[in-house]
Amino acid sequence: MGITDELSASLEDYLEAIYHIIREKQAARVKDIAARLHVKAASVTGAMRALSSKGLINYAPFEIITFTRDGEIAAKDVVRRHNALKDFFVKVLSVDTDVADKAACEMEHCITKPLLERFIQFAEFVEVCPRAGTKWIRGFGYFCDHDSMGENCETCMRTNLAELIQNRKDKGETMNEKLTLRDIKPGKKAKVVKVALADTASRRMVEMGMTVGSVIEVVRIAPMGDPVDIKLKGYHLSVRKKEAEGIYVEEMPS
Amino acid sequence: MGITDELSASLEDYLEAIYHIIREKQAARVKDIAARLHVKAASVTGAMRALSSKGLINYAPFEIITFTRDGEIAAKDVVRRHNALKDFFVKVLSVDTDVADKAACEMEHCITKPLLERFIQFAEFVEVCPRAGTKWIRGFGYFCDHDSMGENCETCMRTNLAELIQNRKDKGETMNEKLTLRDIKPGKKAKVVKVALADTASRRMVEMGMTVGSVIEVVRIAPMGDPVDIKLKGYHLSVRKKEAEGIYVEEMPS
DNA sequence: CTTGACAGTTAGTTGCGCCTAACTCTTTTT
DNA sequence: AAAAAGAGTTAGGCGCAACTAACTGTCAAG
Repeated sequence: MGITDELSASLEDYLEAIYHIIREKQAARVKDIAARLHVKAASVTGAMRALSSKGLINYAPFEIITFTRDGEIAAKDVVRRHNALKDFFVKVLSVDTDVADKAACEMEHCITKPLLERFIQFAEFVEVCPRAGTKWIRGFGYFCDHDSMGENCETCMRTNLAELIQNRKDKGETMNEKLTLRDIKPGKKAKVVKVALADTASRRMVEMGMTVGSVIEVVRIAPMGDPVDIKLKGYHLSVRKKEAEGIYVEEMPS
Repeated sequence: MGITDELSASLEDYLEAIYHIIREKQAARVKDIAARLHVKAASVTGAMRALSSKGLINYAPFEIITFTRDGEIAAKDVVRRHNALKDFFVKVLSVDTDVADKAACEMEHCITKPLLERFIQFAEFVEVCPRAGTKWIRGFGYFCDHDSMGENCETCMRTNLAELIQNRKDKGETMNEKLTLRDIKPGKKAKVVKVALADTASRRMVEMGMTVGSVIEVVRIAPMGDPVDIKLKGYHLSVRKKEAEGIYVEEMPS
């Protein structure tokens, strides 16, 4: 047994529940854990045996439940994930606290370490960057609700974004079926609708003339789908499969 | 059977796999599905029976697999979730395409509808808001990596953020154990470290004098932990449990 | 000190989603 | 047209995580 032996989502939930119960009351009792997780006591006993056999809690039948050193570390890690996600949802996405909490509860189990760090960093960045900050986030509120505007960005929002918001609503339904460059068969033409690529790749594409609205023709797709050969404004280009998946298009009659 | 009968994560994966295979080849075959999901053929047969009995695919032993109307709708919904998350990770969080794709694969199953919409809206907002946009996101890249800077925010970042970044690193380890106002026992004092609340609630708190660095004393906690009575700069305040959980503090000697 | 009342445990069941092994159906090769 | 190859199925098993039902431990009141 290494550092932490890959816990199941369920066992993580137990760990988290125990952590909070110990914070609030003195000791963790089976009954409380069962109540918190909406589970029957018998299920808790089973979980306790599992956690105990992994060396995360001190447990013997009818006795009190405490963390081992490893267990406390594991529990804190789960709680950290939970809080980081919740904070992100509340502060950046302006979601209601309760909704954020429930969502974090579900998502804390399936987020990878690198991505979690990104979420945390992004929340901090928004807080700290002079170009973003609270007022900017308030602009996002307006973008979503059309009625919770603060002092500053207001006029900009009203004039510049109103039509974009309308636009977005109009094609709301059409967006369900998104085609990417990967879905286009050789010989067919397509118009670029949106480019969803990371910054560097995105810039490269723009330099090659791959802008929204431009028309491209798929020439050939290599055996494994990688790369895709296309023609764009008269030039031949090779696009990686990875990148082709981030280029949303709209099929055109050839 | 209503509109969609609550699919398991596993069945959603099968639906998604079938969708992509049908896009790429003409027909979906058990072998291809098995290969794509890293699963044995026997497992696929089982899943096909389940999907068929839910009325999502047309399936009979040894015959070809196609979507029913309902099935195609359900599959497109899963794909939409996947792509929305992936786009968000790539465009907003500047994560590598492959990492984003894998993460989306896991998270697509446990995200709620309202939150998903927020993710989509936020990505669009960043794209569309004049104060955010690509250059700003590039600033986030710098915040994370310290070396992928574009033209514009550069000087600001270097001068204003350098120390903040350093600061963040310094206390990186301490942040593991985050205390919130909820963890403070009556009679104890605490210093506010961070306020993670939605915009409106956050403003209200600031108006009451709850700023980072201010010292508060917990007077009483009501039976169910709600509300928490505190003393702040001489005034008495009642704080909701929900809000108390978003106020990060650091315990102080009383 | 005995007796409830309640907390906690054990035993056995269920459903899900995967597996292996062995069988059957389909397609291709000779 | 028969045999070999390969695709797909069935049967049976396993681990997980929940459940019910029935049993056992603990503790406080009479």
